[in-house]
Amino acid sequence: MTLKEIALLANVSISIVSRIVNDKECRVSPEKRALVMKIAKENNYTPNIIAKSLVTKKTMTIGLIIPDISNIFFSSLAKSVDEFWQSRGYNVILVSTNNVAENEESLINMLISRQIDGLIIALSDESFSEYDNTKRVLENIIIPYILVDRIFDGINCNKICYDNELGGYLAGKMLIDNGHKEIACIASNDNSYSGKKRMIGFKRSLTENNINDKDIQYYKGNYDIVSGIDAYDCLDLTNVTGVFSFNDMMTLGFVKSIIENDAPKLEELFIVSYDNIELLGLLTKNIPSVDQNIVALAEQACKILERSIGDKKYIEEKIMKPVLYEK
Amino acid sequence: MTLKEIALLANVSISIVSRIVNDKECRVSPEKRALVMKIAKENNYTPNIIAKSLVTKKTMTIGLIIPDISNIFFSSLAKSVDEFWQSRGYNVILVSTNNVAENEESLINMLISRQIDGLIIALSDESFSEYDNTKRVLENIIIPYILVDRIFDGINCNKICYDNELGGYLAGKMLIDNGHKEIACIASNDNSYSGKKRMIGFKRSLTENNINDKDIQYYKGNYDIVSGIDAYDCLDLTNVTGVFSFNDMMTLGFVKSIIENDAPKLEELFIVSYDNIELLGLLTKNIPSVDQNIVALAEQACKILERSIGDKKYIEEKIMKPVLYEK
DNA sequence: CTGAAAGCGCTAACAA
DNA sequence: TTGTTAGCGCTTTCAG
Repeated sequence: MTLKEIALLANVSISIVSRIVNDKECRVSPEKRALVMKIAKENNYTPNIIAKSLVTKKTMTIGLIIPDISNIFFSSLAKSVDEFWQSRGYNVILVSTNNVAENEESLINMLISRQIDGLIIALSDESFSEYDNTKRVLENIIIPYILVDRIFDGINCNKICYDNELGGYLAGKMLIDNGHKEIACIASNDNSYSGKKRMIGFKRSLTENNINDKDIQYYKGNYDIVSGIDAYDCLDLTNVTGVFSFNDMMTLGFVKSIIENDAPKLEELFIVSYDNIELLGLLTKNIPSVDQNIVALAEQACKILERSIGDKKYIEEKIMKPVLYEK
Repeated sequence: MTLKEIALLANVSISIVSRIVNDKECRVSPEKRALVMKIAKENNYTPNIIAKSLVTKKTMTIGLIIPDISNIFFSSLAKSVDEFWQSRGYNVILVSTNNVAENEESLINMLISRQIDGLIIALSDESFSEYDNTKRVLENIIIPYILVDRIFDGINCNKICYDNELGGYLAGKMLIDNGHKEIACIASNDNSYSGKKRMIGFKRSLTENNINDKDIQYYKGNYDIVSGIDAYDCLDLTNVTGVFSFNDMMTLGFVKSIIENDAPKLEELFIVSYDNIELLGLLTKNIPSVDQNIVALAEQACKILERSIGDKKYIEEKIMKPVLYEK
């Protein structure tokens, strides 16, 4: 059912029908209004947003690109982003790159082809190792967009993220303040954007307190439970009293291994973790964890984008501060 | 940059340009082809899919409606659905109802307004308590769609789900086959679609084996960790030897409480759970769990929808069998 | 091989 | 208060 068909049935012009169904200015006689509404209702009229967009140049659609939707961090982000825009009459097209940087370009183009009004991008780790290409891709984006969580330097655009360096620093500082010098660090692999930053902050806490980095044991994991289990197998915990784990999933695996292999050791260890996810509550031991409020991140990101959509030349960079929760 | 502008620059007609950029039949001279391609490239031409859709009546877009994107079950489903369609050149618009049945109708209409080619719906629990309204809403859907995971009776449409009744039955049977008669059941609240089915299956296993339902202790939870903890507080485990928990999150909370309050009891308990999520591996104890392969569910759902899109009158109902994994 | 023209469903001046 | 008209960017006959 189209406006044209309704107009035919009601014996009025298309523009009248258009005005009525969009209830524009009341410059329409009540009778016609009633008649047209009745016919529209009866025929279950649904407007064709596609056609409308073609003329209004607004699709009321936002694109969201994330590396992996089954990652709780990104699905939480997606949830908040979705809520924000839904409340404003927009809809969100969510696409995942599955951590393949190559997909980013084609996905961005596809979204732009769909005439989305704005774009939110969480880059994959991989895209940071292809600096020039990523830069080129981002520079070609001709609509308002914002980079979230992973900030790409060398390009002037909207950006928002949590200060991972600060988080790493806070974690290290807490260990040191509690008197720990023999520290094991369950870190990330070298490709991880957030991992690199957390490492920098952590090392800064060491130098500031005259602790020799040589005395620290490092394990490189992949932010998952299995890595935590593996970390236990690889690290020599004999003299270790403090542990900094780069995320909670690895912490969960690590603690599981300790409990199974050397339960008493758990008491002796002071563990600081990152992300502060709800699952951490599963552990009997209380583990402080650096918290990044995802809801707040999403909201701020969306607000910046919203402003950018209204004012195409508006640009903002925002760095948010994580908090180390002790519970 | 539009086809028209390119045509102007290249001094050819719009239709020629259209043919070239879509590389239609090679009935175009190589020189023009090269020229047009060059101009398109230089100006970074991106086709307007919206305009194309308006004439082709195909948007290459699929809608996906789920109750909650931060629920791992649905985000996994979304991931698989997204992958399926992306590989076929489609894109997915994902929207969440946040478990509010009211949102379903407006979201469905909004997606149809956007001329999506097909729709996948996981209904919220709430919509089952508003039978008539939900039925009306579904009957009004004029495009190919499929109901996943939660099946709504009394309407003839594509449907796919796992047999929750069978899952409940398998769990109960395993407990009984292992000699357990004093059973505690950590169930769901009465609104849960899957919970009701699991309960039916579980009770069937009891009657088939002459176990009096009166002897079973029930706790009603909300499928989360907190409910599992609460279950421990509410149930009297003194004589209980077998436990059926309706999902793994509750199991995790339940086991955590046991460990903290009465660790030895854990050894005496035979626990059967549901969902078989990876996190279950965090537990030291081996806990069998009913597994529903979400990837397979998503794939089957998408295939049925794909077929429906090709053949508008095709309708299929599919029930998939869960498997009780013992590890 | 090429182009003119019609039209997808809708909005938005501009007339009447 | 109403209707006419001209497009939005694209595809697709149908003539040349």
